[in-house]
Amino acid sequence: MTILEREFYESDPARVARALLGKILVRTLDRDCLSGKIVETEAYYGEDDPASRAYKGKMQFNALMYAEPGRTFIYMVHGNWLLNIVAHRTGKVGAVLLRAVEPIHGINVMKKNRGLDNLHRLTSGPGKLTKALAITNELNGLFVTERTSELAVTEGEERRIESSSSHRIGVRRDLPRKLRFFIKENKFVSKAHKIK
DNA sequence: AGGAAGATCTACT
DNA sequence: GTAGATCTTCCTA
Repeated sequence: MTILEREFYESDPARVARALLGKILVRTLDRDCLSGKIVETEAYYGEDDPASRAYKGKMQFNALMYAEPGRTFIYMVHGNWLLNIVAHRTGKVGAVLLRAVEPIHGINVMKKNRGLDNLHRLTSGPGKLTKALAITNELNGLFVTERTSELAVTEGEERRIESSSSHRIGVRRDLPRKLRFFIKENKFVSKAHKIK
């Protein structure tokens, strides 16, 4: 499958977030290959975005948001690793949070990683998918644009994706723009119906 | 040292 | 479906 190149991520975060829907996240382990279709994302910006980790300017812990597009940016929230992909135009700041995927390959391994049998709850949340795909901060900063990478994103099957948007989930202060994107009617989108 | 943070699970009404 | 406990890191005092 065709891998997404760096140019794909060298764009406005909201655009990248929308474009990532339907693409395939591929996690390569020693023995197994796990993959899932991206069904839910959120865009984050820099110092203009009160919900962004870069809101208060560049620091060590958020430096990757300023780095090359196409790298991972992984951090922990409430005991969960969250996976972002750096995305912005040159000179800007931003990243896209991967909030949910639909399992494709390696479902049994994911179930084992999660200690859970329920398919629909396996990867339907930002912390759930990282656990299912064995993603931790060990992968922080790596390029998902490299073919040999332990984590990569490739083209999906579908040409047209029926998408919808909402405000971001769980943020204290959101922007007026709707920056959460998800595939319509998809069963693996994280449960958060009550978002305006 | 203390608390907030882009969440999740469990145990109920 | 919702409330409450709990998860771990890193910033701020």
